[in-house]
Amino acid sequence: MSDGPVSDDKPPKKERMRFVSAEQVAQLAGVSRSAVSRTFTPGASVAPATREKVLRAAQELGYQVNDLARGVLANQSRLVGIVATKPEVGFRAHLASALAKFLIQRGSIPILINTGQTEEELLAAQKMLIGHRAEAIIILSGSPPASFFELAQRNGQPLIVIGRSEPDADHVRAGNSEASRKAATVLFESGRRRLAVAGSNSGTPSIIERESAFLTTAEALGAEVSIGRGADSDYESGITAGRVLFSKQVHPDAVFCANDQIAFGLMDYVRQEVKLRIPQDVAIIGFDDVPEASWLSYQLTSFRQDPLVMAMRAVELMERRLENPDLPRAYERVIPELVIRQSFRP
Amino acid sequence: MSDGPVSDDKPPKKERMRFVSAEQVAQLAGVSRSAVSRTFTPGASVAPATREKVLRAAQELGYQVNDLARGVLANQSRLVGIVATKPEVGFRAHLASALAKFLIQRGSIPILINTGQTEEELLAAQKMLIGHRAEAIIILSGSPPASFFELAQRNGQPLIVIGRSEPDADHVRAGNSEASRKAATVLFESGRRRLAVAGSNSGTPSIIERESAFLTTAEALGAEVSIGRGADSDYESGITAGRVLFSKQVHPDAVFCANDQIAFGLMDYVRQEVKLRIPQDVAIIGFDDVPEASWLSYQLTSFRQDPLVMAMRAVELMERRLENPDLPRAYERVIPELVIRQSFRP
DNA sequence: CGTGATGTCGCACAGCCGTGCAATTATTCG
DNA sequence: CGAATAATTGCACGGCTGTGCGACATCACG
Repeated sequence: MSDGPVSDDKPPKKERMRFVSAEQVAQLAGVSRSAVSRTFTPGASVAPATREKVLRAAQELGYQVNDLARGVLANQSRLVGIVATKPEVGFRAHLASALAKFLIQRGSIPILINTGQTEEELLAAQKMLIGHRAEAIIILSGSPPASFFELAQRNGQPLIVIGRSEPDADHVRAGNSEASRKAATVLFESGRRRLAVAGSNSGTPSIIERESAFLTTAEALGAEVSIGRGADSDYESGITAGRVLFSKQVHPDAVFCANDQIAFGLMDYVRQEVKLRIPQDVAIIGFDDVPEASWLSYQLTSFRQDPLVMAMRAVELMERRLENPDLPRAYERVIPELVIRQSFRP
Repeated sequence: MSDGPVSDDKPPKKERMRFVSAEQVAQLAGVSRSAVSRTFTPGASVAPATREKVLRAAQELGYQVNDLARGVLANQSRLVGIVATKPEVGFRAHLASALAKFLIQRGSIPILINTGQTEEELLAAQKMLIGHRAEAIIILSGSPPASFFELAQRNGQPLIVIGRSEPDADHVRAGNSEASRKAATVLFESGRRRLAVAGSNSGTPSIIERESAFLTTAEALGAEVSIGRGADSDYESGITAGRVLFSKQVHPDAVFCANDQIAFGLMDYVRQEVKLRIPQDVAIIGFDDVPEASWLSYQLTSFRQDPLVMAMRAVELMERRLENPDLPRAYERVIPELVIRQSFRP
């Protein structure tokens, strides 16, 4: 076992292709590295001539300041994590996109962590983000355990939660209860008495809030209420809910869907399988008002949540927290507005 | 800690909340910083007892290795840029999500750059990514100028383009021409003679390819072909295309849509405004096969592009290029498969 | 021409980390 | 028990950058 070429095996040193460094620019420009650094630091003192030489050399070489090293020094990475499950679907997709846009606008770098909902995955994502010294984490979904908040706290990493009330972190969310109460009220006032809500078993906090606020309000008004749930708050879930709600002899005459995706599934099921007309036989109200809600096939009356507004608020909360980490917890609540379309008119 | 001078005038230093550093862990564990470093470096030589002490201290403080600094040292940031316009919409959303997932799986950090299509915005995005020493850039949309490729090249930053044939970069794309030819052929063979294609003026390369391949094939077969275009390859665009195509006395009896979003708009317009039946009066074929294509309202026959497959191929190309930067340009072509649903059956 | 007052520049250090190297232990073995 | 071997550890350096500080050049002005 003690043999083999004693000659050095150093070639596999895996010498990564190097980026252009400030040193190289300095050399080409015939100045010190400090001059290069100062040229790219606003407010630093550099002679115009030197500055010119440096810029020319930088242009020549395609130099760009190494923000990583700059970050190590200044202790700020400009990275911000966006944590979401299924960031390609529905409202979350719009939210994630808007967040990315705003973060870029303010000079931050959005990292998209596409993760599952399990605690282990969330914790792994957090480790990654702490490892890369992300300045803040914005969470769109999933229910982090207590250790998550503790670790973020200890590393001075602001945590912003969107769409869920979270006592241990700044959060921005929609007025789910208000909207759901309003949904029950307007449906009741329009004369419907056999109300229903279509939700899911996914355990998403906002979905749960909407379900329960609608249920209690409808019952308080004296309406009959039934509930249908699918597995995952998506289109399929809407179909499943429809199957549950419309399997009995007596059909609901109005369904409040916990989000638009569910509403689309339910509408399709109701029209195509149960052969009912919307809104004559069944009125439908959705939640989120994603662009698809205005498609001709759906014309869905829905509570508008503006992803731009929510993303903006989240970024504001983040900036506030970065500015002063010791402020008390804050949260923003955005009240959804009911957008009236064909699927239900009060 | 014993601090004598209470008269410190250092407050305005804007002292960022610090992450836990290896030094602190070393101090708490009563070892040198090297020991901490070695504990977190696989294969390094550390005594089990020391290792234990370090791990305990790290746990206690919530320490996580600073990947930024590690990256500065090793010259690899693990960051990968995903550049896309409107990453919340349609196929691109699925692609971006799948990319993020695969990149995370291989230990990379996906940065989502949500940018416009203008050259300036693209170049700004590239500067950001070079500044942060991203290891690679994956481009989902937009048409970068030549300087873009040159700069990436000079900084040794692999560039992967998805959805467009790009001679200056590795790319993965769908077999747009093959699929579009097949669309024309199957429609013709089913007896339709008044063919049409719904596209857009957005200038997206894949859309253009699909339009033109369909046009030439249909003409070659001896069919009548008309073309309708909207502004932006989205749902609205489909409605606009429908208005154009169905404004004359003689209607097309089959429409090939350059993507599913356009198809949805066109189908809605055709059914609700022109009062035609699909597929009896008009057959429709889409492209992408996004989940909405299987919704009951649409049942759209479409060419399936699997975002998981395309994302996987892109990541493979990236890895290949990182492994060996000097390889010749490579590209992957994924041939879309026609998924038959109600909107057209051969 | 002398002299402050500027304005620039380079040096050296700080801020993280991994790692080669030599010094210090611990362990083995005759 | 002593020597030889192995394992571990700390030091110092390297890889990037920003910046305080002293050294130098420039300049206005008396």
